[in-house]
Amino acid sequence: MHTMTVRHITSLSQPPQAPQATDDGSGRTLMKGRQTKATIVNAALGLASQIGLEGLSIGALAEVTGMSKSGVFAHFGSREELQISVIREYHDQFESEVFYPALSCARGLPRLQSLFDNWMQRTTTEIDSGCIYISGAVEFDDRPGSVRDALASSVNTWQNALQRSVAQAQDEKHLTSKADPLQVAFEIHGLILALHYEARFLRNPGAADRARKGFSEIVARNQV
Amino acid sequence: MHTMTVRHITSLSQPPQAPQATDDGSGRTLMKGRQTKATIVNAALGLASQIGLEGLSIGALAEVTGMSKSGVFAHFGSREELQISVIREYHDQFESEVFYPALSCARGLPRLQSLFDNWMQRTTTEIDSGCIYISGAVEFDDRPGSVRDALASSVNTWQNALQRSVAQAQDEKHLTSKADPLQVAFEIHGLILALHYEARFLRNPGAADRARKGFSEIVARNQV
DNA sequence: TGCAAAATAGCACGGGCGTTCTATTTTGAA
DNA sequence: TTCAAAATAGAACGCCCGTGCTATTTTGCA
Repeated sequence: MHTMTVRHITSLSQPPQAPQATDDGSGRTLMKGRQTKATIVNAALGLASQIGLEGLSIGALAEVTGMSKSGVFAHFGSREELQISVIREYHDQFESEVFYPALSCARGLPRLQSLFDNWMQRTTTEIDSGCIYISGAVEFDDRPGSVRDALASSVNTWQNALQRSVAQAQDEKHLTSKADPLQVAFEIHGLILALHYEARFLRNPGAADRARKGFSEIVARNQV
Repeated sequence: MHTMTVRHITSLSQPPQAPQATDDGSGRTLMKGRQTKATIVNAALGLASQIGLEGLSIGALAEVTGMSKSGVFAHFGSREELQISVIREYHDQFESEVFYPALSCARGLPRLQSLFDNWMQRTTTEIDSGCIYISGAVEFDDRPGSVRDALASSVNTWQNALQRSVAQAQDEKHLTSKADPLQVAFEIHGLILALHYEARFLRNPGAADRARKGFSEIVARNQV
């Protein structure tokens, strides 16, 4: 049996159950296990991006990192916890690549445009590497549990941020107050999903341009 | 080793390697194996819709159909061939539920609207059951082979039909000739994907309405 | 009704999986 | 330098998988 501590994924979550260790930077007193775990999680993220969270296997991960199966396993205690760690890592990367950089743009349309641009940039990369927010949704849409919860929580955080940005664009009178932030965010999400589907699976050229065009149409339609 | 006959999936493909048997309807001379195979494929489609083509296992399928593993296996010769049979079955169902009924509507916008409505209808159902065009794309986007080929071929057939319908709406002067059928089809596809994602995975209410709203916006924007 | 052929079952194989248990090695404060 | 604690390795487990082999049953024309 597993007593599981639910941990929410947000930008405000603090560093977790540190076993008395400190100093993440360059100083000493950094338990070796922590950096090994980070190495494993990074490798796992790369693997999961390509073959999915469900395809992730501890054996393959051990081979990639040059460790033993049990050595890898000990850092997580279960496959589920490994998957959740991967989701957390992806969440952090997504945040620092897509969300935070956009904060330097002015509230309203400029920031919304920046959010979309950064998202496009990331998705374009993921045409080669894969995206666990997309593959994970398909793998866990019918499978309740802590992995699904972590994934959904992470995606929701991002969706809320996007919707907030649309609402701010309305406050700044960049977009009409008639617009529904949920509707706008939904349509933008669709463009990203179609880009991923048509570029990564069907290998259709020109999908990125169509996604960008779609975004500018959405903006144009909702402008004051 | 496997010598594999590539079979394309289109609406014009004729009934395949019938081993001298005839008469599909009510008459005799219908090899029993054929109907058993159909039963298995239907069960497999149900299973694959929920847990994915990759999650499909011969053991589980045997249990569901009350047969032995080898009994099931013998009908296909390999797991890949089973998956391809499932894709073929899904293709046929999709065609007869979404594509053919729309042909009774007038060329141009009415037919395009009908295609979308039927697609929405089916996707709404699939919020509960799952869609292998979507889950399959994620499972096989990085895995070359005959399953991927069958899936992509089937999806492409549908996408072409959709694009053709947009072009016809232009011919009929229902949509502006400035519009790009690829762009319109891309955006519609995005709406369906977002619906599936947000309704099935995130369980957000109101996604269907947003998809419909998005479609009418697309039409409005591209009207003469 | 007989009888080859088709359909199905039973069984075993090798392999990968997550996980557990028990050594062994490595770490790092005292 | 010592030595408990942390990190890692090694081997074994039970499980399910796809597949191949050989019976056995069922089918359906002659």
